[in-house]
Amino acid sequence: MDFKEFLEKGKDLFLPNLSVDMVIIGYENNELKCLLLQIGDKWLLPGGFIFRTESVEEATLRILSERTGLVDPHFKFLAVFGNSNRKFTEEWKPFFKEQGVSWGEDAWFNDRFVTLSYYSLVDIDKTKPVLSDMDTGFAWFKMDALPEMWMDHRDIVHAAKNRLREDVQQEHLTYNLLPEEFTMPQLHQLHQTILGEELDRSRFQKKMLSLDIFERLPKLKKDTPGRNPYRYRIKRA
Amino acid sequence: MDFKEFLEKGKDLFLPNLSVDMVIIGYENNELKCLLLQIGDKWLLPGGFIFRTESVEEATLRILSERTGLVDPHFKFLAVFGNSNRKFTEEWKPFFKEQGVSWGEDAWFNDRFVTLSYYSLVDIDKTKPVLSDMDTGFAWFKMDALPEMWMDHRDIVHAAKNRLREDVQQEHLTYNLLPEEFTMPQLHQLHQTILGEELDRSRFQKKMLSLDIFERLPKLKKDTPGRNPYRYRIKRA
DNA sequence: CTAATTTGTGTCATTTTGCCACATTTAATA
DNA sequence: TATTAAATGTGGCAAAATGACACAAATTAG
Repeated sequence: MDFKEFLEKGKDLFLPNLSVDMVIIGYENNELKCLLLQIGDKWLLPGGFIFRTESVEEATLRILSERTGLVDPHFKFLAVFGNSNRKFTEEWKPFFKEQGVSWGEDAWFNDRFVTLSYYSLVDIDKTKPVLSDMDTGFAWFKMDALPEMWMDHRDIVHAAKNRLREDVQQEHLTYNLLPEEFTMPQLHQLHQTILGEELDRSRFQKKMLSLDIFERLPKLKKDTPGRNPYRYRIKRA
Repeated sequence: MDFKEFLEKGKDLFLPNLSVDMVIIGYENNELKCLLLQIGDKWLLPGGFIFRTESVEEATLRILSERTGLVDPHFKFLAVFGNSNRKFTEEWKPFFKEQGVSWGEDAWFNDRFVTLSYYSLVDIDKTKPVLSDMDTGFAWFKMDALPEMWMDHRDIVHAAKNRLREDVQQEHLTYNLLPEEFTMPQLHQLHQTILGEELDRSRFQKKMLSLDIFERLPKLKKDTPGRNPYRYRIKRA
């Protein structure tokens, strides 16, 4: 579906005034990053709309899969962003006019939008971002160093960052950010990055292993000094 | 706004395909109860729609206040319910036809609705439920003994019950269910009811008091045997 | 072969938790 | 009025979890 078709048929195909935005989070070089798309000189979250024929959850999974190429990605509801003046296109009009695309005041997506935001933890190396023909580029940005973003998308990313910090203490979901096989020092460093504080290595390791959700594999062969760590992966059922 | 006006003007006033449903929870006779409204022979959650001019949060607060008469009620986001076949009115048509009200296939609220659910903890004694002219009655139902409910509203109540059980361990919000002044034994019993398990009285009391969020008031005069408990209330800032 | 580095695991003091005891206060009862 | 039963506040202690650190093992660099 190209942009023209999108403009014309969207009104009938999608639920109006409702969007889905994804904070797709990855981990690289000891830093949390999120996937952003470029439109004009600003960036925005990957997102989309809900077909009238699909559930919100199906839409979320579809949007996420379309954008990342992942088959069964992790995702979790984040929050509703529903300010009364929440509209994209006022801000976008100048940019699209340059591209020769325009639409009327009464276009379906020229209206206010309530967005349902989700966050998703992914393995960056397994993620192959796909551009739509609206965006001119994508990039993984450090979540601590975000570019100029459209609308309230920066707030959404911050909400995701804070939420991840809370969730990581309750749920075991951080392995989604790592390759299938990983080491305890890696997991340790990841948790420290998320929480922004030092965690005692010894106790972290004991606690993780006591959860009994990881299975130990043969040691990893490293080429740096120091003892080789065991590899682990999530136990299969 | 009566029902006829609601049918006619709703399309222009409200965001389409989007509703808000409230699980309003109270505590009475050592049991959790929630406020339900009656339409026909089934019950449903108090809810409403979002004016195009107001934020989602404003709508939630408005709907909650309108229905309960409370000025600054507690509320917290629960979940999105967004099944693709989520429509009320197919089920309601037979009932409203009896009442002499009818509407066309293309009426704005004959469509699919995504609902944003919230839960709210209230003091039943301070709550004065207000009926709209759609519902024929209201009642507080034990959350463990719900009546037949419209659509997926029973699922929403169950989600709220489960969520409250999680939240109570993290946040301090249960005082919203009690009068302004309460005793530790009352709070203790409330937590046991929410969690569905026994909590050691001694440790519960120590833990609560160590939070340093309650201030102790003179003892309560009881007319039952046993020592009189101290009264407490939330410390003011 | 030695030094430096990384990882796995052990130890132990401190804190938190779970469980029970006991003293105090109050209405009911004899 | 004295006794009993019940409810409440608080203390104590063993067990478990936590935090901080120590040390041995494994590995590369020199």
